Amino acid sequence: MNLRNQKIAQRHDALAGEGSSFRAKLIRWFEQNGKSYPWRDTQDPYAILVSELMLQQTQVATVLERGYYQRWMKRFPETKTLAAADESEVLKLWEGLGYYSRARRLHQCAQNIEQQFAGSFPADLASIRLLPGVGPYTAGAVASFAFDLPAAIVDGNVARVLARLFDYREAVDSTAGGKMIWSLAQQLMPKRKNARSREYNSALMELGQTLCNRSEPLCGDCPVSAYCATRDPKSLPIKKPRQKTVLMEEDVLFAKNKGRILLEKESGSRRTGLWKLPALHAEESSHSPHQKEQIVLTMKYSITKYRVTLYVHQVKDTANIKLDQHRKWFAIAELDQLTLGAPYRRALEKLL
DNA sequence: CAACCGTGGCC
DNA sequence: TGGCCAAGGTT
Repeated sequence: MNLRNQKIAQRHDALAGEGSSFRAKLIRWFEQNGKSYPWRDTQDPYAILVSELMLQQTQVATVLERGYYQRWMKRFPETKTLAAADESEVLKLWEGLGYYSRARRLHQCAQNIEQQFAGSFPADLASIRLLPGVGPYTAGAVASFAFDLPAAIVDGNVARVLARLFDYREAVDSTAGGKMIWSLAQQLMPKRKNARSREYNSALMELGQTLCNRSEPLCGDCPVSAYCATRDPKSLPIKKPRQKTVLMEEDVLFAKNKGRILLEKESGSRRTGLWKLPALHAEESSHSPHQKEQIVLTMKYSITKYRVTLYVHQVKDTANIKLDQHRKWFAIAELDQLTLGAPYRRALEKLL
């Protein structure tokens, strides 16, 4: 163990040792300052699972203020109703949230629970972890929030808090760094009974979300600042450099005929199962070469590492359009029922 | 294991 | 404006 890790081990002992008031102070602060969320006011493991899947790489405000969680729980209040639903309806309720595989995996979770677990939600960490779309973080979150099991969790917030607390100055998102942070989280997690892991984990995340935030840490108000090793919180956590953005162009069709619109079903790895404006194929563009007046809409959007300029081409002669398995005409009134990727939904709203 | 998967908000 | 990133997981 090198010198830096020795320091971390010593600090860990101070925080995790018997009689340490670190956890007690954190929990007390949370009791007085923790926010109330629908998924915090319940111990229903399904309700908590739904929130965790929705919140993966997605901000609380998006899930809550735009009504995704409320609509979902109203339509699918339990695993049984979700398991029985059509995927089209599942995707529709997810429309606009992004990372659509989450919705399909949540759907599979419900089906697995109904079938393999005979309708009763798995109640131990290893079984929860078997569910599709449930990784180390989500499994720990469900285990501790729903079942009050002493399972550690590390999300972006916790990683930031722990990196600062231990002044951990290596990338937290590398393999080695992740192991280190998870190890710290697990050692800090009290294992005894009545350890209040539910409140403890909530408190750790809440701290990272509020006082120990990324841009403007409020150390003066922090309940555990006395335990914190770093003198430069803004510089932590260290992360690997991001992939740089790639510019690209996308050409799609706006074909409107007799009050109907042509759409195409996504079949690649991206937005699978959702509808989009049909891609302009090379052979179609050779028949009708790019002309400025054909482009009726230009807009930009970002997806993963790409910054896309979307050109929407008006189709003047819809008779020349090639139809295949993935393309289909829809009445304009039907469009609301379909699930479209956000940029195409936006484009259609501008064009119709 | 590095790359991939969406979207909207913020500065 | 554009880069950064948020309650990660899968391949």
